[in-house]
Amino acid sequence: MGAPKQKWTSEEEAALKAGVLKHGAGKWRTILKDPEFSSVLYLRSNVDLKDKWRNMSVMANGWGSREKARLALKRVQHVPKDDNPLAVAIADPSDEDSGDVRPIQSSSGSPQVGGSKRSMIRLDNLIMEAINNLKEHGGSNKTTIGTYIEEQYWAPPNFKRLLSMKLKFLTANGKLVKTKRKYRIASANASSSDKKRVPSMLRLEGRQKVSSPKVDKDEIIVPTKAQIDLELQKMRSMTPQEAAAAAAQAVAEAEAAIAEAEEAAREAEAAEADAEAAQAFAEAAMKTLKGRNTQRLMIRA
DNA sequence: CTAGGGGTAAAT
DNA sequence: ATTTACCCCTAG
Repeated sequence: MGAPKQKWTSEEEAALKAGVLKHGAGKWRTILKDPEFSSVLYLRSNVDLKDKWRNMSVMANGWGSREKARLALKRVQHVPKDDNPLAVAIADPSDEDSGDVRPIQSSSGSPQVGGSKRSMIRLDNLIMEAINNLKEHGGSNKTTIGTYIEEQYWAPPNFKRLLSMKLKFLTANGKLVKTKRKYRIASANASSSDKKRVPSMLRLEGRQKVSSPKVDKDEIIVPTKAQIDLELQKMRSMTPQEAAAAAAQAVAEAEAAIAEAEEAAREAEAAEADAEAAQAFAEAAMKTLKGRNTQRLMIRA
């Protein structure tokens, strides 16, 4: 990608996004003075925030404000060998979730600025696991897969939509094969179009579609409902106001990331980046909250 | 102070 | 050649 001089860290980006969510775009000074973010953004000026937001908007949104000619003069050099009906419905104000708490799960291990990485939930993995464990002949349909995942894990409110999107995506990519409304895991090959890096859905090295399906979720880092509840209780034991603020931030950020992910359904990579930013922010928020308290809402023993 | 329009240097 | 952090300037 680009080229950093002094690249913005994910924490900073996350803080900026959160700040915009909280105070609105354009209240750079306000965001900067907010103790919530000043700890992260103290190096940046209000103009930096504005410029960064401008640059970020260029990426996320096609037409932020500054690249009128940028993409306009750019030719859409696309080579669709396969016409995939991957139309993304953006103008879709239908679904709206009601306020429900959705904490972000964080990674464990090294929670420190600049280094926090990886270990997000991979819906892909869950789908694969569901299909594997369901062991239905001819594959499983969307509802079954969805139910399986919902029962086994904690699913967000808009999970259905995400699942549909993901199934479509995986099918288009050849990772799944769809026959008669049923999905099964593609035998071997995968990638179709341009550069494709193999997604690591192989934590369980040995068996993948083999038939040794015990519910062995050793490495998978998905929180169960019980664990989520536990975390929520932890938060409640904090100062109510602080906890509320933290939760609000985390939720807002997570929802923003998910919304962006939906918009950019075809670019899973971009979506991942945003999700990562959200995660990074969640950590940062918690840290800022209690200067010292190494509070972690992480799962995993 | 903010929104923008410009522009530069640097990294990919 | 493009991206991007950062800078400068001007009009509100």
